[in-house]
Amino acid sequence: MTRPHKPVRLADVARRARVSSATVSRVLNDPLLVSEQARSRVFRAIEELKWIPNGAAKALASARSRTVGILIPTLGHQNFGVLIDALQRELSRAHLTLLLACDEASPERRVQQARKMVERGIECLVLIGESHPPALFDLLDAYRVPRVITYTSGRDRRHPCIGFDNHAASVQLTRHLLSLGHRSFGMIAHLVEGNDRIQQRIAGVQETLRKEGITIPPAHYAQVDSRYVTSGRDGLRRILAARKDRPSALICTNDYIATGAIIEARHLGIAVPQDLSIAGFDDTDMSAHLNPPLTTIRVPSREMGEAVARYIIDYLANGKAETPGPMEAPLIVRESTAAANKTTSPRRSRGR
Amino acid sequence: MTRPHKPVRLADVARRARVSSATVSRVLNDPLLVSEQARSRVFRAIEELKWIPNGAAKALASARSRTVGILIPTLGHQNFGVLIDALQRELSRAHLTLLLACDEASPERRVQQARKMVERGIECLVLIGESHPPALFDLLDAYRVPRVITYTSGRDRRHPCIGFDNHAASVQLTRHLLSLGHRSFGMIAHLVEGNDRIQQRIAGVQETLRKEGITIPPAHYAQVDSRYVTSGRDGLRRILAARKDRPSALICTNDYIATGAIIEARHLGIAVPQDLSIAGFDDTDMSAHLNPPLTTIRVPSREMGEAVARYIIDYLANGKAETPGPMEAPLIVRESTAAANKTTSPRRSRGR
DNA sequence: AAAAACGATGAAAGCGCTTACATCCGACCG
DNA sequence: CGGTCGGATGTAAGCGCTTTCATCGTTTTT
Repeated sequence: MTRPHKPVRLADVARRARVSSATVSRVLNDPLLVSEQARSRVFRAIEELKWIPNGAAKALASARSRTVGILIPTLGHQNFGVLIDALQRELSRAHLTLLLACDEASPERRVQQARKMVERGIECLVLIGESHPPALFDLLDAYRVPRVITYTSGRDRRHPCIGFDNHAASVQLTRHLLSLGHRSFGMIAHLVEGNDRIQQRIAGVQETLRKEGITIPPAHYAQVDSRYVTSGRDGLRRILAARKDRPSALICTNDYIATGAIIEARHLGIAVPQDLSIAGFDDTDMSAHLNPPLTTIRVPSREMGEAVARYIIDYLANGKAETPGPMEAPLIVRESTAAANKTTSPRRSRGR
Repeated sequence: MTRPHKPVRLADVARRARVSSATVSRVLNDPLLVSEQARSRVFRAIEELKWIPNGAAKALASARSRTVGILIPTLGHQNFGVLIDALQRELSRAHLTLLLACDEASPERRVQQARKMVERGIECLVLIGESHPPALFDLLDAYRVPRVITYTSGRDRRHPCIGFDNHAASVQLTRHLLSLGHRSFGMIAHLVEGNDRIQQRIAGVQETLRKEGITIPPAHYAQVDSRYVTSGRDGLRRILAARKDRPSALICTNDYIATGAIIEARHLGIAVPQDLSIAGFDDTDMSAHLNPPLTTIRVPSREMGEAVARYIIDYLANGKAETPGPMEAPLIVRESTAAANKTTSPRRSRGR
């Protein structure tokens, strides 16, 4: 394992191939400029010397880092994992590498991490959702860093967005429940601070209900940490403890929560969906296998990751690109939702 | 929005602060070398000019990229997500950024991605498991890139490993089942090609059983894709279809699979754990909430991520570092495993 | 056959930092 | 007081590439 301490440089390759360093560079960046002969000599030299170009030098000289950054709240949510997985795979086909940072939803950290990325010369920054500190966008503007926002189809049209309409999906889900005859709703939701996607989901539910003259009573609305199944269980327990009556339908802002709610309901002897319809949002791998299988919205994580990658590649190549339209986030009706049970309707309470 | 096209450079800061560029550089890299006065003038100038240093130039001049790479099979597994989340958070505290690549378990892609990372000048590469193509390690050797392997405590001692002993954990799990009186075992396992961690888990089971004179009949051994709950369901169905008799205990190589097995068992009217004990490996968030709650091994993903980060930071600072010993991966006994049921035991039924 | 155009190549000037090395100045010593 | 030391700073030479521009031999055009 004793190898040359000095790494091989482009100049070494040039010497070996009996060409100038300019030619070697051309072979790499625009091979057709170089004659067949010279090219193959260069390739051979690279091969023999096992040369790996120095990315920093490359980036400095060309002012292109071939690096893309992504800033996500956490990698704990499987959906983000799937999105990033797809994103990275596609980007790597275009020789772009991915710089990753998690910001635990703290605005300061987010700006700070973004600054680090700008320092690394990212050519584009991927952001989850469109609600970010102004300082973040100022930074990107000042350094002319293109950005793309995902996981939402975008309310204000200030940034390119590639995602689905959280609000519309939520409306659809709510209508489904309304059409089943539900009039009394409960909700277990994320903490929403700085989370525009969840705010939209919640707004979608509330606005749709309001049109029918329905509001969710505060006691039937629980805010929880969204990361754990436990949160859903706690949420349901709190809702049930708060009032004598019980909603006939429960909407959860993601599937972890909904899963917890289903599990807790079973635990408490509440029949789902007969006594309580439960709906989620995400369609995790687990959701179809719950008992009963969960009615939910399918979030197209992989598709978003791939579309974002395509957009970036296109943008970097042409200086502009079109975002695809909003993506589908279809309602998946399974067995956790059913027609409202007249006998459990609001007013009269029964033992639990 | 209209900002200077030319980005600010260090020289601009120097001019503004009325010092040489060397001094500005010192302020950033070793502030104590610079007088109080000059230092504060420089800081002010940076502030006013909103200068962000150029990472490529920095890397080129200093031969330090302050970048760490990680190569993982997929981000679809939540455990990897948690590990990376923790790793990135810790690294960022030491001003190290994370380059991420997924290799979909393909050896060629893995080497290719690693080469890309070497090109970017990573100062350390994090790898999952110790079984990788020799070309990968050759590359790292040739370019003197330190590496750290995680998710295993390491069989051969050729590389620094930070993780837990998959084999030992597996042995412990198997002993638990043996101590409950089980003599007839089934297994639903990952496809193992190139996956040393899973190979060790499987070996741990088989060796422990062999000592008791037990082998798992081929018909009671199912290989499945490890990513989906569905895989576990399919696996169990295959095992049940294969022979007249049925194992009394079923070991799954991860919790997704085990979850599927539990769900399928319930579906088929097989009582868990009375008729069939089921055990998993990972302890996902869901596992404790299954019906029945899953007996499993708790994999310390977050701890591994943090420990890896600490090791790297230490190593880069001092040119050497000690790996912590193997980490705990405790057996979590829940209700999916219980004493073997005499009446369902294979050959003949007898008292214990 | 001369002019123009072209394709292939090399020379060399950066890209924006870091870091010897040199310099300067005041403090401290005998 | 001259000499020495050490802290603070500046000068300038790179780091390993890309890219402009110039050059040169060859082909095409008129």
